[in-house]
Amino acid sequence: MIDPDDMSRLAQYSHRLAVMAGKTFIQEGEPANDFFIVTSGHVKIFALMPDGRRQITGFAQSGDFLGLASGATYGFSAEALGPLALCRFSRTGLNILKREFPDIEHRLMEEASRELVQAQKRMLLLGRKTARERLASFLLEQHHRSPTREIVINLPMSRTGIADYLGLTIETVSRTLNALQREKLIAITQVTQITLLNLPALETLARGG
Amino acid sequence: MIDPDDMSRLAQYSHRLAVMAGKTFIQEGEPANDFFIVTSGHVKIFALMPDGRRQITGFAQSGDFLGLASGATYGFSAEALGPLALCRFSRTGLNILKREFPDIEHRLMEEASRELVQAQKRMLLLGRKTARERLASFLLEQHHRSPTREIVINLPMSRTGIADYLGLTIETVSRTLNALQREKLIAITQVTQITLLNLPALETLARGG
DNA sequence: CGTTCGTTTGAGCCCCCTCAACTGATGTGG
DNA sequence: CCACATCAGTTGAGGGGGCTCAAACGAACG
Repeated sequence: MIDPDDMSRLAQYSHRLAVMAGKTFIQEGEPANDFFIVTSGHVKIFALMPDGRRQITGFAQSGDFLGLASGATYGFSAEALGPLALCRFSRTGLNILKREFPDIEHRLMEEASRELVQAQKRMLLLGRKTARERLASFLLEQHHRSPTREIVINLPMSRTGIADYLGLTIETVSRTLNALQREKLIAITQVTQITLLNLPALETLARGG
Repeated sequence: MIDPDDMSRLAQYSHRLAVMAGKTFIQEGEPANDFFIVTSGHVKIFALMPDGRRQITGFAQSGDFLGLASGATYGFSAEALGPLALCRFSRTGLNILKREFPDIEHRLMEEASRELVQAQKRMLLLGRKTARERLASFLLEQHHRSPTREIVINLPMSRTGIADYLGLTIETVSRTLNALQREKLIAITQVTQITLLNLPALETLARGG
């Protein structure tokens, strides 16, 4: 995570880059020559299998780094969720960055740490939780992400997005959400808007008992 | 990853700690006051659900950091797989470490990056792969980890361990391994020793087509 | 009004889980 | 040396949760 103040100073060491909504600007398997810092917009990070199975591994937003965790080739793909602005750095340019921002390594470390904690929680979710538990966890995650802690959630993605994020199919996502509604745990006010009616129940469900 | 040379120098800034095999020395949810560096032995990192469902999220060995990625409380548990030696640091002691090892942040970053790549691959595995694909991926992972690239693999864990690592049950692990043997992709020479008979087929299976 | 695309709903099936019994290796005491 | 207990692994039978395939629905848009 980079301060907004620093972002303008960053510009002189990088190429600024605008990406259209929906464009996949990092392709898994391609040579990882560059890395990026998101300056505005949201990014979907995912992995694909040859037959089209998709797993979303996370999201990135303004201030986040992208592509540093790669080896010789990118280990994931990244797609702009909306209009996107990026700073692109050559891999070797990282040293310049380090000179100019002495604490950059510290910040990188903090971001990586946070992501690693997230990743562990998601491995538990993907490996061991039922569909109901996954959806409950997902809804609470959205809830906690919200600045106002409002119990009305505006889903940031389609059913396909949720399914690929939770390791389910769109049908199961739809059915499970409706089941949770029947049980009065949530109310689906619009397709992309859900009200949490019973937070305690959702929390016990999310943690699995 | 810390150089063996440096490990002795580390000692004066930390408390040395010996842990018995099988002991859980980090408990999820407890206050994360300390962090650790493994100096010898192997560690299993996992998360638990109230009803006992377990997901192993990774392993750590000599030179690896442990517990840095936590917030106020540990987000995971850690168990010694065999006799284990650790250096324990107070959370605040990290600053001393940084002074003494100026490039420690860089090393930490590299380790975190590698783990993050691993984590993404495992999310794809846990979210989208079938049992056959998971086992094939697992066997190839063991194969690549081996220094000699020998096609004979000595499994480093029991069926329970494999199951908790791959998000399956022990029965499915057993059945699937035997199915792979019937199809001549592997040979189960002993319970904990497997020979890879058809690497190309295992690789296409692991990547899912 | 018709098309398109995302979502919902239904029916059926399959993969994996659950529960249970069996096998085999290891160890222990008589 | 053998009877017995224990525990990891295997094998079998059955059930269920989530997937697949298909059709209906509904909102956005020309």
